[in-house]
Amino acid sequence: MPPADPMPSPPAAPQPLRRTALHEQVATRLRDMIVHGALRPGERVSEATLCEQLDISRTPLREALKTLAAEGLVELRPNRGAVITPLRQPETLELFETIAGMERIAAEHAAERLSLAELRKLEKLHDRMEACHNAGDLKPYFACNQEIHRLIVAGAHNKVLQSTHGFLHTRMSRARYFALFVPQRWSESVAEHRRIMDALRARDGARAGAELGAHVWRTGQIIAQAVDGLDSVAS
Amino acid sequence: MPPADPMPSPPAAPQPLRRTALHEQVATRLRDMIVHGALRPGERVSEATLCEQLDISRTPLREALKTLAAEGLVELRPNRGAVITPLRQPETLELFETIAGMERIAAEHAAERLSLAELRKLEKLHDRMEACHNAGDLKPYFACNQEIHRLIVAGAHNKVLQSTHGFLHTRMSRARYFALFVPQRWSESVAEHRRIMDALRARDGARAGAELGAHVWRTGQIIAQAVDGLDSVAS
DNA sequence: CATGAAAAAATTGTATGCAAAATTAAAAAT
DNA sequence: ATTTTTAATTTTGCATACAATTTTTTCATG
Repeated sequence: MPPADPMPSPPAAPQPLRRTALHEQVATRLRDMIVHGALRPGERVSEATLCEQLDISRTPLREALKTLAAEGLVELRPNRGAVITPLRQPETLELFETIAGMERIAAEHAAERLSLAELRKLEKLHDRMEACHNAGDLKPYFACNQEIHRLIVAGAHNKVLQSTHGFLHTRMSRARYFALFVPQRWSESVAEHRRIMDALRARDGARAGAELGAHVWRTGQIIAQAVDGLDSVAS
Repeated sequence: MPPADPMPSPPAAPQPLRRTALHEQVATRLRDMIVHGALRPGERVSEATLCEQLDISRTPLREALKTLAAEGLVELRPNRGAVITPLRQPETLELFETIAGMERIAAEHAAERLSLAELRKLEKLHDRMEACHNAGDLKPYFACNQEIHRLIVAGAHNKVLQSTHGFLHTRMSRARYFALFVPQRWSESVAEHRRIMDALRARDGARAGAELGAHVWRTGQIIAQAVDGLDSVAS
């Protein structure tokens, strides 16, 4: 029995009294470490080191790694240990292209399916995002931006699409984390978001989809460019 | 050390001398059992029983279950054992809607990116598929049909899209396995495939995408209907 | 000094053990 | 007869052990 949980306690679950399995907590922790660079692209995963850091036995760690491998965050190599998935430009482009496609589909559906409450929430977030842009507050801007994307995908009211998007989103977050912030893209992005909101407001699915897809794809191209040649562990 | 591998030997890997980890073999085996109904929707996964059947220890089985859970084929319930993901109509609809969207995106890209060799291969497969339909040979018809879908997705030349599609495809295959074959849908389907091929031949991405997406969505609606009320283990 | 072979050390994959949690069965209370 | 409580059994999650594989280090040779 391991000592007190070395990881942040999970929030109270909607299903009361169900504690989160350790292997899931480990997976969550590792996801964060991968996205935010504590585990670098291409880095060899040392079970022994990680177990020591996290004060757990190898079993939940190994199980967590299987989960993360299925999500594409880790690459398993039989008998040679796992590595953190390298950040490769071609794959980053493909990732953003795929996500752009999915967000486009989501936006098309969302335009028809968003409830009034959801649409109002989006409007509020969008206004807040514009305010952050005007005030030059990047961090809250980015948080609003991400939340808008998430709400649009959720607005499609398709859980399979949402969860599939969620997997890819983790990988996208990592790429964004490693890419440099590009200031000129900021104003473009805000303008594009305006057009997306216009289309959603008008319940114009085709336009919403096209605008959102293009927006994500443009962002992706810039991120992929920034990722190219980044310092990652040789793979 | 377990005795001789109770599962079919994996094909020689493109990377020579790398043997497939047991947990991956187990995952492959379980996937097949889930898709083809040996493990039924909603069924409780008994580690002890499966380990006995497969003649393995619990560790690789547990690791394989994590992989399959990430793929949506199994639902983990802490301390209460895993269950095979139930086959629910709403979720089946969402699944097909998502796949339709992804195949639409793929077809749009494929229309532009398919090499001549790939297009020729598709034409051949399509001709063979029509022949099977005319001869009333369902099984080879279906094999051609699936291969055409796979090739179109591959023709987008985007590996992230392809592998994401692959995950969902497993779940779709399961739903199809459980659904009844619907004869009137057969001729419709062939006609739709003709239109898809026309669009691809014309390098018309928008049309190819629309036709393929609509085709998958129509199929999905019928499958979801068939899945409704199916005999699955109470969840 | 470079290369190859052998030995030692480290790591990985899987099997097994054990305590905790859940489920089932039996006994007691109503 | 039904419900509740208690006891027994089974299952699960995780820790640990062990053999196989890989990597690193050491030694021998040209």
